[in-house]
Amino acid sequence: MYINDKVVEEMANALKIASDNTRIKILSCLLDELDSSKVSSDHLIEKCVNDIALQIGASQSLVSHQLKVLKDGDFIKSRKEGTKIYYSLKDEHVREIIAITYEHVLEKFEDND
Amino acid sequence: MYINDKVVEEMANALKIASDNTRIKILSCLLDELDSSKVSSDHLIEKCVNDIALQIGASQSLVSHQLKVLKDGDFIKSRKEGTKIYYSLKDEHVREIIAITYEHVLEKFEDND
DNA sequence: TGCAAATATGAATAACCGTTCATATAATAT
DNA sequence: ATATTATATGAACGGTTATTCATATTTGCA
Repeated sequence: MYINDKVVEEMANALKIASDNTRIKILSCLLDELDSSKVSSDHLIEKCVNDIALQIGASQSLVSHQLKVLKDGDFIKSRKEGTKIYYSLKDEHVREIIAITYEHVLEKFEDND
Repeated sequence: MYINDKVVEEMANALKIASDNTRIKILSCLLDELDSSKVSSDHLIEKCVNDIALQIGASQSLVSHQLKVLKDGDFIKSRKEGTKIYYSLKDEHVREIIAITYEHVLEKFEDND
């Protein structure tokens, strides 16, 4: 797989966005259906900022900051409804990256215990 | 997908390891067969430190430092042969993470141009 | 128009990390 | 033993970034 410098840089940026505790919690929380969750027209789970903050146990400000990072990195998208803004995963890649990383970590635990 | 704090932390660590220009170059270079490459018993491409450094255009010291990070994170493994040490990818997860991230970046480019 | 709810933003700090340089270790060959 | 090749290591510097706190913006409603 030949990859030029610009693409390597973009790949590093994308992975950097995914490599943070708070952001991983946000992403995996957007995979979990909850009482207050909506389901968008393309069958994705949607949650507003405050619900996410409550669910992962982080402040509103922190969640808002990190949602911006995730959105700029094309990991999530948003939809406005009144005063609320609903966020959901952008595409299947995000789901796959989370899933594979999860498997990787589990196997690492198995090997070392 | 319910994920506890310890697992989230390990996932973040794993992705952090993958989210660096030099380390991505090393990983993708271990996917590319080259004249000087060996192929291990389990059909993985093996390269020694100097070959990697030459191929990605980085210093020996930097490559050695980052190989250690990748090995500690279970992304690669090593095998000694004389004075040389051959490195190769640890498992399929690594290949998948690189591939999916690559696709993600390509789609992002398509959407924005 | 004023209030409340929901979200975004900016500055500031503290911790982390990639890279370089110099040097150390280890194995081999002459 | 000494030189050479291959790799590892440690310290140090510069830049980046996650989090907090305070405040701003936007929308809906009385």
